[in-house]
Amino acid sequence: MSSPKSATVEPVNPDLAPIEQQAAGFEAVREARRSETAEDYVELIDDLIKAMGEARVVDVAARMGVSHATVNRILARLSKEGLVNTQPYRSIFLTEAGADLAQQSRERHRIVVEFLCALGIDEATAERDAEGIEHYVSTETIEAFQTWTGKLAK
Amino acid sequence: MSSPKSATVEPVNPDLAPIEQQAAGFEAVREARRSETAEDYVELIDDLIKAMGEARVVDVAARMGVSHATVNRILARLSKEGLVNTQPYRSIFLTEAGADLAQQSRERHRIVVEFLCALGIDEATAERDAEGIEHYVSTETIEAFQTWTGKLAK
DNA sequence: TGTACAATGTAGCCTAGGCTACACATTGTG
DNA sequence: CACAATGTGTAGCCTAGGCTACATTGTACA
Ligand SMILES: [Mn+2]
Ligand SMILES: [Mn+2]
Ligand SMILES: [Mn+2]
Ligand SMILES: [Mn+2]
Repeated sequence: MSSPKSATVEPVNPDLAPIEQQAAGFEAVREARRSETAEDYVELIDDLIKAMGEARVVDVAARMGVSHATVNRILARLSKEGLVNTQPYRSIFLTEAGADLAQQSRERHRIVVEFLCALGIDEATAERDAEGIEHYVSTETIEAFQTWTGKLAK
Repeated sequence: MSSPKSATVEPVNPDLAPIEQQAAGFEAVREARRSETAEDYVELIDDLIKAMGEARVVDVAARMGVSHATVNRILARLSKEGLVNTQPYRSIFLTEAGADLAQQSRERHRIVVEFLCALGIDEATAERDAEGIEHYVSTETIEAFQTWTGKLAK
């Protein structure tokens, strides 16, 4: 702005994280965001199959709160990625990889919800927050959540 | 799939959340995702101004781990939304709204990091996880985090 | 058995946020 | 003062994930 611009090299400053470390952090978040949709879809599809015997586009759309056109588009991607199998006008199936991902996702989801509840959050709020948080917790943090859920319950 | 498709009406099933509630939950997550970029950018811009006297496109790009073209594109949006002021070839300024959002974001970020650390997570991991989690915690949960950080410290 | 209606598929549009390549401005230095 | 290096702007491309509108298929029931 006003004063002459300093060389690019490095801060003259205090208290900022190392550049590469901060960039890696944001990159990790973007990476997690990339898997978010896939995780939520396979988890929901698995839930529907378990509860209703089959997963239909129209039900996935209603529960995700999006149009069926959006669901179709996302299913095409998941299919390309080997997570679901679809045939025209048939209901949706999970591949083995898809079923595995669904199980892991459900497990992580459960751990986050139970932890938040153990903290005293009401269940509806815990459920809502978990739906976002679940995709951004590292393995270490998930394990800490599990541990603390036990301790806090006492 | 195999058996005749049942009427749309409603499950014949157990243990699934109410449709509208689940859809509202996913919608809330999508809503949070919309503000994520804005929050991270104004927070970073504010940090840079505080630490280095000014926020330059090239430094934002390096710390976000993206190209400067991406930063310019996002700044155009933030400007349209009244969070930043930019003039060609000048460094970036926050509007009052932008500065307010930055402060709130930094505060939430701090609370999440401190909570995770109190749980025993190492600081680098806490910092990484917080960068994602911070955008998906409700007010209730943030307050619970604050409360528990005190208690766990003891 | 026809046919209306529900479900599915698809085309075309939009925004956000990535990228590279290239053009232009600013600035520090020889 | 010129000019190379650095920083900034922008065009054009891409993918993801939203939408509506319309076409097609499958199913239920009159
Ligand atoms: Mn989720
Ligand atoms: Mn989930
Ligand atoms: Mn963040
Ligand atoms: Mn942050």
